[in-house]
Amino acid sequence: MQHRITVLFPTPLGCFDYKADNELPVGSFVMAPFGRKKTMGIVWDKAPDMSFDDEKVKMISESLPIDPLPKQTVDFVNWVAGYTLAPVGMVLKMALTPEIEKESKKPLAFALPNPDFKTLTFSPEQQSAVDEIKSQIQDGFHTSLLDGVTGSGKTEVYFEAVAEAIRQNKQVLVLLPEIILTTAWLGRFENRFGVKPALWHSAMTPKTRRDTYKAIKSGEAKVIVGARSALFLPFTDLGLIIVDEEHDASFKQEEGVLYHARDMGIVRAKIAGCPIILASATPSLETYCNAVTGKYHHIHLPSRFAGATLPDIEVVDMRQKEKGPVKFISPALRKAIAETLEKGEQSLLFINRRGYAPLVLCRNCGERLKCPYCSAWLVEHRQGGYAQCHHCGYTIKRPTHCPTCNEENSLVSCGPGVERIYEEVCENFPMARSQMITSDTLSNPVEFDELIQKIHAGELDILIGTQMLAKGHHFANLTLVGIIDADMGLAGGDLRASERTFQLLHQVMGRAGRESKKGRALLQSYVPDNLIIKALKENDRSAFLTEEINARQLLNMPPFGKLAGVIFSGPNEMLTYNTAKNFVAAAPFMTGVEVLGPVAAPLAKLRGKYRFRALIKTSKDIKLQSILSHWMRLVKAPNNVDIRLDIDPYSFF
DNA sequence: AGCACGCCGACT
DNA sequence: GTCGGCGTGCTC
Repeated sequence: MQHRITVLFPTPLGCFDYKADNELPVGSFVMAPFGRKKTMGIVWDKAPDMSFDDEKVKMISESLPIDPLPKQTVDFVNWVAGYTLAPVGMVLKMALTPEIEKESKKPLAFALPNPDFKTLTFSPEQQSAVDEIKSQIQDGFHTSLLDGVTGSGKTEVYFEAVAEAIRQNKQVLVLLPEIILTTAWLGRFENRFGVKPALWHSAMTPKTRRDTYKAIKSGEAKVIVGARSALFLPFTDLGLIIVDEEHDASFKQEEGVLYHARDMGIVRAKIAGCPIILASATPSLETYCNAVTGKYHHIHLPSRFAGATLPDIEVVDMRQKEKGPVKFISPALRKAIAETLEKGEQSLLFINRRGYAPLVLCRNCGERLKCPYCSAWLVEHRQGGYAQCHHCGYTIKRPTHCPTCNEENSLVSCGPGVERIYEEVCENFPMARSQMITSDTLSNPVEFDELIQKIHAGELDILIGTQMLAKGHHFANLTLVGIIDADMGLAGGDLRASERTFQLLHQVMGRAGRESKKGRALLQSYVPDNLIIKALKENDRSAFLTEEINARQLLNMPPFGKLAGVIFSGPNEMLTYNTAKNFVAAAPFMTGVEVLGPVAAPLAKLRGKYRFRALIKTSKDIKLQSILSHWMRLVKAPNNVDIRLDIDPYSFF
């Protein structure tokens, strides 16, 4: 007896029907003739299309001897596709791993973490958070915000929830921003549980990837720590999800399927019927609102671990200019660095900009070095002797003559980058041991770990770095943090600019002062009266959050309304713009639906493609996805114009 | 998304 | 004369 089955391939094409000798359960791995090739696909839970000519329905080639995808994974893939409006097959692709059919000769073994390997001692505040978290593990699905400042022992507190889940023989998923997935975090895990957890990230070897995937599907791997993509792994018995640094923007995938790992994590927990803990010192506005309204449990961890205090924060008003050549380090910061050096302690200067200068212009003709493929300036990298577009990677040798007017030595570097700050530090403190820390100088994790060890060992005095050092690292002897340009992130002015700036700078300043040593932080700003700068200075998170919530509420912006971005891109500017205009013209007239745009995107040209944006804003009760998918069907785009939907956008470039 | 077919330009 | 550019069309 022949059966009709529906198969989904990891392509953007939807389901295809096949015939099979046996009934195959949903989630089964099969090989089937697809086009001119045999392709691996998954039996999907969609009714066969009976209108499709039975003659044309082919027989599957074989059923693969692989454990099927768990039902929960299938449900999750369907849900994410429906929410993000991405093709189901593309979401399925994220839940698979290449070469799954291959067998490893000697598969990796995954040791069981021991929940009682080491008992940690907690302060009374921490203990009550631990008790609260542990009691909730029993309660099935719900979301908690574990809210505590840097150094309050958040990680150790949520480890107790992890231990509890392990005792119940359940699987645990810990999501971390890619950058925190370091030996430091893993060391803390091993210290608590005696073994390393299973890891999932982009830099794994194919064999490790395959073995880990299988161990998760078989249930052998109990604790999986990974970046956002780990969310789509085929857990069989998920008992807990942790999202650490839940506010971190890197949880939003900005390529391919556009999803937010924190939000989808909540859905994954709901499907598993298990709790999820969001941890942060600077919760996102969405999470904070949900905690305040009682939708989430709100667990506070008030004080810093072992009685350490927050740094003293000073704002340096940069509007008062110094005489002489341009300097980016103010006298006040220079003095603070000198004092820190004298005490034999370490300083960190933070500037969130790679390279030497963000802009190179010609003094003679006024032209600037720009990218031929993007509407962006080339960033000067003096160390490497090149200028580069940070959007597409286009690189040229740093010219000695102006490429436009051919004048010699007329090019001047404008604005600071990390290299330029490093140069200034070396000029001012030639005897200090200074080191620059950016992704351009440190490519591999081993080098990075070595550097971290050097800092711990006290072999460096002044660190000049980008985001790399902002997160996840604590140095006992680092007592001064200098923010070179506190206003930088505010410039974009998009929906989340102030939120991001607050979170990032708060986190960076948290690097100063640990345990017994009091820290200092200096914020250099041209807008010292700005609300965010003030809130940072006063360490008043709630002032900032309240203001931001009011602003969002007034404009009906998330989380008070829904938002979706529509990005049109193509090589032909006029055609792309017209497509965008036609799309917006076809907008449904409905109360509660507002369409903004189209306008040229802030990055109007990227990799040779012109870009336009529209924004759809609806009230909370409206089904944004169903409106958008109907709308998309009304508009036929020329095939050289790409239309992308971004539900809950985080970036607006 | 892949992959193949197909029709025009510049190379051994 | 061929290699190869990417436009177009198809996958149960």
